[in-house]
Amino acid sequence: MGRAPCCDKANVKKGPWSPEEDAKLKDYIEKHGTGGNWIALPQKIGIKRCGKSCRLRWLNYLRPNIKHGGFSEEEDNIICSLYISIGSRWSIIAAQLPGRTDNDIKNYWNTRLKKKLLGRRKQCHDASRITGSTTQDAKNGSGLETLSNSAIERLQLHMQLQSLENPNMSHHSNMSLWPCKLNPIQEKMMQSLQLLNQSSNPLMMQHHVFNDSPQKVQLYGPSNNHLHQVYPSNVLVNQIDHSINGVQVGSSTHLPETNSIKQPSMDFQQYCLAFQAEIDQFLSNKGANSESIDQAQANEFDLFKDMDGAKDMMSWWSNEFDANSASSNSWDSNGVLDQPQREMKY
DNA sequence: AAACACGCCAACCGCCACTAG
DNA sequence: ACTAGTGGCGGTTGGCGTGTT
Repeated sequence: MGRAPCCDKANVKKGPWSPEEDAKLKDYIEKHGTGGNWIALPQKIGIKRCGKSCRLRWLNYLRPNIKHGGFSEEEDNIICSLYISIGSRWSIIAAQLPGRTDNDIKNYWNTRLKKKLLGRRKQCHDASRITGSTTQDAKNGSGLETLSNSAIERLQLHMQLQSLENPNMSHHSNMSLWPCKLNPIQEKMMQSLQLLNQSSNPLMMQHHVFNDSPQKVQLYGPSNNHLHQVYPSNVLVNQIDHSINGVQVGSSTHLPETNSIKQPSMDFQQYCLAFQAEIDQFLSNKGANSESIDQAQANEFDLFKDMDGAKDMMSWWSNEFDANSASSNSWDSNGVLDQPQREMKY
């Protein structure tokens, strides 16, 4: 027996909201609040909508101070940096961008930013076709699905940036795969990652806790709801801006006084390990079914021609974490402000 | 002008975590 | 400890507008 539906599906309206419905919902919530029960709300207001639908409409559209469209370059940078760090945790990313909703950011990423940043995958593919390395059109195959899209994208982005940053890591810096000039966002991401890596903490930002900051935003670590730090909203931007301007900054010297520097919680290691496990699984499937994997599809993902490189990178990523962990007592979650915690989902 | 392809985005769906009883 | 109800989240879908052929 499945769980009971939250509302009578047959008796609720679906589809776009009418201005009247919007007005009713907005009016009611502004006067009375949600009453702590979205499910009961539509009945009170007298609209035939599912409570969840009301909640979504309010949060994504009717709520005051919502911004739509017109993402700034700063916002792009923040979204990209956080996506690389934590993946598609849109609500967490949205929390860093006042006035933005997770839905908006998700749409923006899926429709624009992703293409902007990963578009070169197609370019590389096209290039390989020109050189004759691809002989068949891609078919829908099984192997690559093993690695989640999010993982692929993050890995791609990270490898892309990492290889440019550190050419010595030759095994995962097949520069021939990066034939193109970086676009401005990619350059900025690249630079901001350099800055982040200078703080000996790959991908993750250093954790500062500020006192008396008039405007604070919350930054989360990789674990879903772990609140790791409180930043003044300008700091993240400053970090990126400084790096963009080529200013060699150590985060602890050029950023405002901190009273503590914290490292990510151990969940980051779990996160890396899970990511690595995904790659391992992918590799083992690839090995087991190597003949069944379409070569053209593999070429579609040129970045994974050297999957051992990807694996090595994950080892490096995890080891880096371990090294930090060993040298610091602050990897635990002592500094993590308590938040209701959920299991990480991958 | 019509047909088609593509991009965008609001809204829906299903799952999971939390909580009160 | 268990269960039902609810909130919250991320993935996906479908409709609409715009561009291209």
